[in-house]
Amino acid sequence: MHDADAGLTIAAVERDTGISKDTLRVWERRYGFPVPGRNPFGERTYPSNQVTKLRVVKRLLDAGFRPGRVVGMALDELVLLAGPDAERSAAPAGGSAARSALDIQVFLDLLRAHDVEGLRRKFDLALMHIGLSRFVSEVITPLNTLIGEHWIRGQIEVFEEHVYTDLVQTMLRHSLHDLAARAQPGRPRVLLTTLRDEPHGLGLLMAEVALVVEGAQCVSLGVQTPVPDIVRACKALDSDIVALGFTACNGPNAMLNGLADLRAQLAPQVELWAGGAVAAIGRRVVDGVRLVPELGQIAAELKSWRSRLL
Amino acid sequence: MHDADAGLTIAAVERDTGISKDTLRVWERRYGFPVPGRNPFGERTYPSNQVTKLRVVKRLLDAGFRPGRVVGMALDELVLLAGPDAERSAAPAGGSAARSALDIQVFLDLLRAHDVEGLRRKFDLALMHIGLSRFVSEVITPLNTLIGEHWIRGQIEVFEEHVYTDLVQTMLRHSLHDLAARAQPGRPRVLLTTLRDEPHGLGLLMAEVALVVEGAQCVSLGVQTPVPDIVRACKALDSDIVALGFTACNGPNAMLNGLADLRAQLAPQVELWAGGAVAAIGRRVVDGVRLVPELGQIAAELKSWRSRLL
DNA sequence: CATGCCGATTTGTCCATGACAAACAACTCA
DNA sequence: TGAGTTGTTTGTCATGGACAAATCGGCATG
Repeated sequence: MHDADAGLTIAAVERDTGISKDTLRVWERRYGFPVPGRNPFGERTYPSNQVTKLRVVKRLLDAGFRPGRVVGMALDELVLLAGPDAERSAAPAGGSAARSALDIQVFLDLLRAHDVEGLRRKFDLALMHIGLSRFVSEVITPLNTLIGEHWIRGQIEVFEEHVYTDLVQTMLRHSLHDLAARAQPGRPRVLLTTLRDEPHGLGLLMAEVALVVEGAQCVSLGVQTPVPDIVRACKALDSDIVALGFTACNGPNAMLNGLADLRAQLAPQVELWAGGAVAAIGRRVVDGVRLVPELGQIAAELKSWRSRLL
Repeated sequence: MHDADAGLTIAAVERDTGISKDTLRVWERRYGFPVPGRNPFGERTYPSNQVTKLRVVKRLLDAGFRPGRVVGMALDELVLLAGPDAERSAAPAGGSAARSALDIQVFLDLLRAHDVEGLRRKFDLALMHIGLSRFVSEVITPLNTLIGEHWIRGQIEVFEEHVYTDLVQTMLRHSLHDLAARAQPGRPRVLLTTLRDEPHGLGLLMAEVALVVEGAQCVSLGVQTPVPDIVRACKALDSDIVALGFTACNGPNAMLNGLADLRAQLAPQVELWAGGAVAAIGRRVVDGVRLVPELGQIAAELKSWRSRLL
């Protein structure tokens, strides 16, 4: 009845799905999907169910599928396809998560019951119980995975995911603040941020926690810093390491281009670490970039860096 | 010597400046700027000095200038143009800021000297000294204004602004976490977020602080929540008030459309508050939306809401 | 002098189509 | 089995045109 039903413009779809306007038009031309309607003025209007499918398709693409195979499939087929963690290569993910799987489910249940206060308290309890490091690796990390899986199948509301993100951010920043107050100046000095087309900051925050507890001195620029500004910040702050966060939400191209650009403009003695969902680019070697796909590896990498320092 | 000198592709320029490919091409056609070279394959390659100018232009546009006037000007003219805080309307800003102006300047100096650790400590000291409420209203608020002014004139680096934002966010979330742990369930229940094209979350966080210290029960969705999801969240969380944050970075149109849409879809008994830089839309009356341009008004508004409750 | 209205201009975004390089898959041959 | 060659897929870029929404300028009215 409202224009909400009339559908989204192509720009809105680009924002919501991360698929560029060019690509959306070319898919329509080649694969016959999506098939947006037209508003009175000839512009594409994408119905929300097609946008939903586009989001799922995007996830599958990032997971390694090819457009020709998935764009033509029906939505439920896609969900099925995504179900058994198909195609994903060697992401063990299960390991430590399996141990506390029961607890994790409780968090998710609280979230889906919209008991924000209860979730907050449960987070607090867990943090005090097992400590910051284990909280991040055994609660937040598997929860992220779990919520990501539900998200892909559309089994979780957008706002629920927002609530979760905001809550966790507050938890982590709270701890980070406490840690910073007690920190000693030390090496390495790490600069954290994400590239311009990566708006997710949770992974970055988790990495910062992992780094700080190991005694690194961190400065975070938050998310979406343009490459030239990362370079300037690195010089101005005399950083030893630039650590970038990635998620699977962006195609590997954007990642690789940005990484190569940055590496070329950074001083050679500065290390460039890429963390998060870099599985997609793992196969292709990027010169002068250290891949750190797992939070757990950060401690070892730091040790390695320090030994190399001599 | 590297391909860095050869210039950036149009996609890279879009990333670095935030100006869309379409717009870049159309500026070239209409205003004769930028004038990129072409690589062996006919694709545009933007030299870095033109990219620099594009960034300055973008800031001036966000500040309210029109492309026709600024795109054709030389770089130094542009900087000059931004100098005397031209074009800005009647933002009084001074008020409470003037009192502690000296202290404020110290924070800015630390930031521009890239003494992140020192800045963090100074923030901590100030917070402990004057308490959370006054910290927000007498330190963060005027600092935001000050930094905003420097930002427009290009007198502050992008990464410096990023460092500032991240630091303040950590400060505020730290306090917010402490407050939440002690909070009693109470009314009103407030849902905080921003519309989809508003990515700035600092103001939202400040508002959350102001609300929580007054005893409101807040749930924040963070930034950029689509309207339908705000509606769903409001129902699911049984909120009394939906509070939206705005900044001047987006045209008033997006604001007004979004506000009207949201108001129409929200239950009538739910109040809709719009905070932040709503000066731009102040003139046009939006039915059923309460404008709260200043943080200081929040306490009074809450009081008013509670009295209306009976 | 302030205010409101109307035409002219500015400006961002959209459209259609064509083209091509880089990545990938399939196949051949030693 | 492995390495090289060929065909296909796929994202991105280019061109030129079009138009709606916003803005500006002038004009009339209170």
